[in-house]
This record gives sequence, C-alpha cells and structure tokens, in this order.
Amino acid sequence: MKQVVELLRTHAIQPSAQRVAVANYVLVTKEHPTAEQVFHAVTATFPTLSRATVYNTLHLFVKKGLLKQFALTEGVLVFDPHVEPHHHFVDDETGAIVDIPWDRIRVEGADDLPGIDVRDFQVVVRGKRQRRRTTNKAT
Amino acid sequence: MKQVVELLRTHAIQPSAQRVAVANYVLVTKEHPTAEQVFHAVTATFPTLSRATVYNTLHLFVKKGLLKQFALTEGVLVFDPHVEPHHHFVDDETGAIVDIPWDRIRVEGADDLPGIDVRDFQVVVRGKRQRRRTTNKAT
DNA sequence: TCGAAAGTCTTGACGTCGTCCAACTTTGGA
DNA sequence: TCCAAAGTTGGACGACGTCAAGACTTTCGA
Ligand SMILES: [Mn+2]
Ligand SMILES: [Mn+2]
Ligand SMILES: [Zn+2]
Ligand SMILES: [Zn+2]
Repeated sequence: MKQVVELLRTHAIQPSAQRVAVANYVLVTKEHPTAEQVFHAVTATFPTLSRATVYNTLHLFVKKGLLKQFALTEGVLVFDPHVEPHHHFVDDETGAIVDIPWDRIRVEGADDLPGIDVRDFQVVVRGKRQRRRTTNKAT
Repeated sequence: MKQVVELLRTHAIQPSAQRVAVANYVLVTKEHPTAEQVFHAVTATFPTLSRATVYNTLHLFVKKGLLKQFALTEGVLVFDPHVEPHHHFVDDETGAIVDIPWDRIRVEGADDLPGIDVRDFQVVVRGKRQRRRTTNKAT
C-alpha cells in the first residue's frame, strides 16, 4: 500500500520491498504476533524473505517507534503496532493477547515509586474468555 | 533444612534429595530466577543434578502452589516463591525484577472486564533505578 | 555514464531455553 | 525381602533468536 511507504519514509526508514511487505502485515494487525508469526505470514506472499531480515526489520521498527515489543507469554516476544499506552489481557487457554483501553482501568501510584524512574507501566490481566454470553433475548 | 522437608511434605511432594536442594534455593530467594539460574545455582552444590530434574521440580512446585511463574523479560520464564498477589518492577538496564507490594498501587476496574473471567492481574512497571539518592545528611 | 561507498539482504552456523524419552536408580509398602 | 511405582539422568531434539560473511542494490559524485 502507498500509505505504508509514506509512513516508513516519515520515520526515516528506506522502504525496501522486504520492509514494505513486513510493514503491511505487522503495522496493520490487531493481533500481537511473534516474530515467527510475522515470518510465516509474510513469506506466504514473499517467499524469498529471510528470517534475519524479518528480525532486523522488526527491531528497526521498534527503534523508530512504529512498534512496541512485549514479553507477556512464555518464551516469545510479541510485537504491537498499537504504540499508545494500553493494558493487556492474556487468555490462559489460547495465549491470545487482547488490548484493554487505557481508560478502562484506573491505576494510582504506579508512577510514584521510591527510587525508580518509571518509563512506563501497564496492567496485565490473565484469565479465560467467558463461555458464550446467553444474555440474548429468546434465540 | 528441616523446615523445607516439612514444607514439601505438607504440599504432598516427596522430599527427594534433588527436590530439597532445588527448594532450598528457589523457595528462599528474594530474586526471580530463571530455570537456568536455578540449575546453575543448585548444581554448584549438587553437581549430578540434571537439567530435566530442575525443570520437572520447578513445574511441580508451581502445580503445588509453592511457586509462581511469570514471563516478564525477554525469552525466559522466571519463578517467584512470593505467591501472594503483588506487582513487579523490571529494571530496563539489568533486567532485574523487584517486588512491589500489592497495596502500594491502587488498581480499579481490572477485575470487571466484559467477557473475561479474571484469574489474576498485576501491574508491570518498567524503568530505571535512580542514581544514588543524595538525600542523606552530610556524608 | 561509471564506479565506489553505503545500505540492505541472504545464507547458514551458532547459542540458549525448554521438552521429551528411554533407561536407570531409588523408595517404600506388602 | 522384593518389586512396582516414583523419581532421576543424559542426550537428542525443536523453537526462538543472533550473528557474520558475502552478495546484491541503491545512491551519488566524478
Ligand atoms: Mn510514529
Ligand atoms: Mn502453599
Ligand atoms: Zn496491545
Ligand atoms: Zn515477585
């Protein structure tokens, strides 16, 4: 997409074909993919793309502020194009990570801790998605 | 230690020599060690202990409620003998994880999210430890 | 237009973390 | 005492991630 190329340019990133392909996936997703998920998703349409380039590109995007990086689930980093502050829910059963809007949870005292320069904080909620809501009227 | 043996027994865990050795390290530490750190620390005094047994034992302790397990830093799980709810600070520079008492931070709304059965939540704070406090009287 | 320098990409080797399994040792109750 | 169950071991294996050397591309001044 044209706008991805512009976005990379405005962040001082050369829009190579590989970077544009990665960007068109990872900057658009609502999920929180791992590097391996990005690799598999993008090589589906760009088969010659190498693993090293995926990692290099993701790290570059993080450095340039287009992505954030989290360690929330076992063993892997995930990438998040939603760079404004927000909280996360982690589904125990599937490992899925879901955004919680910043204003949905009130936090007091996290940025005023003795001896600490707080860079950021977030609430991490773990649990299960509820079974089908049966709140609907007669089905 | 004798009390570790008793602790294991009260949690229905056979206190084998290997488990006691692991317990004497991981149930006592104030740090949040990774499995590999546990492995290296305990093999220093119990050289025949195998990696598989360390992992088996840590997972058993988690299942029995003696430890909690978190993914807070890149690539590794950490284990925490402090099983009551509390928050965590992660030092950007060293990766060190430090407990924040539950009451130090007020959180409202995290357990009342639509469509979610919340099992638990915590605040994760990231930043730097401040340079030496110079609040002391004339040194 | 040409060629060098800088930038980018690929391949494949390597390291760490964690799992798994088959073979073994130890344990404790009949 | 004996033996089935429980526990342990070492090594193979897989996923994730890093790194460096070389190849390819783009840029840009002569
Ligand atoms: Mn930006
Ligand atoms: Mn307990
Ligand atoms: Zn997010
Ligand atoms: Zn803790």
